[in-house]
Amino acid sequence: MHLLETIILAKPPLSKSELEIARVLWEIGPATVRDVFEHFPANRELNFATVQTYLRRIELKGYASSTLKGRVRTYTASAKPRTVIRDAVGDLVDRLFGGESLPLVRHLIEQRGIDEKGLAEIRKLIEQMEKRESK
Amino acid sequence: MHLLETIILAKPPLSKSELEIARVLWEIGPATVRDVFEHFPANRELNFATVQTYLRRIELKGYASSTLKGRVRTYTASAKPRTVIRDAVGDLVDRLFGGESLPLVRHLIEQRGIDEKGLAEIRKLIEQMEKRESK
DNA sequence: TTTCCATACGTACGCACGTACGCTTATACT
DNA sequence: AGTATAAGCGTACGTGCGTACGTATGGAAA
Repeated sequence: MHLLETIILAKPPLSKSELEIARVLWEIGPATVRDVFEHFPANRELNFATVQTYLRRIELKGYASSTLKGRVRTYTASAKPRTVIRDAVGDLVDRLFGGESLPLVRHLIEQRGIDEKGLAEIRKLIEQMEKRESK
Repeated sequence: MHLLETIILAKPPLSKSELEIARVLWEIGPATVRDVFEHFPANRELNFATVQTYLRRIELKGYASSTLKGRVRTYTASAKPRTVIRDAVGDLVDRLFGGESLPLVRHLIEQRGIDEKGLAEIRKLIEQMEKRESK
């Protein structure tokens, strides 16, 4: 019972824009449309109704639930970020790197500015992983 | 003269499927439709004509050029992988991690299996970067 | 030279996506 | 109580995407 789950319950993937919205929803917890709308990066401006539509679709796709209290609908994420992120990143890795994640890590470290603190953190992470792996 | 370049010459981004095809094109160099078609991951099967369409669109968008020799058209990538990858990854990082690449690196290392050799390579990379940064 | 095969090229088609309007209605103010 | 404001909900609409078919035709085989 797992293949079946995959077949029957597979949620359609979130689109790029829906991912943006989902991210906000994870960050600020259960939230109304307005909450999400306001917690949105100022540069990327969207119409209120558009945000509303995205949230509706996110729920339709099974990644959130909502309740109407009086006049206001509140959305709660029902899928864990980890899972959604795994899928989205997995897709990218598959298409762009043939499924290998190492090249992506390499790209990120080399091409995108990661500051000293970041580098240190990654180094520590690596050490931990190496310890665990050789156990 | 740079903003203007961006405005006038900005290529429309490649779609996910087009990225897959572009990747093959980079890997095997100038190639005919059939070449690309055959160098395609066996699991992911596509119709020959579909690959053909993608290549046409990739060229239309400005990421490749082609020449017809006799009966056969040969495509050559005209955009560097680094650039295209930067854009695609950048988009994902923006939408899913608010522009921070560190969380993505963290995710990759923790959640996706990277073998010992990979870890070692990353560690070395980090050391290099740290040396360079503190120079 | 006729025939066959593969390829190019135009075209198609449904669905998802990005984005938003407009109408209706419940709450909040006056 | 009446009116304004804000939210929900249905609906819309152009564009791109994923996928492929069909037809014409050039080159290879017979």
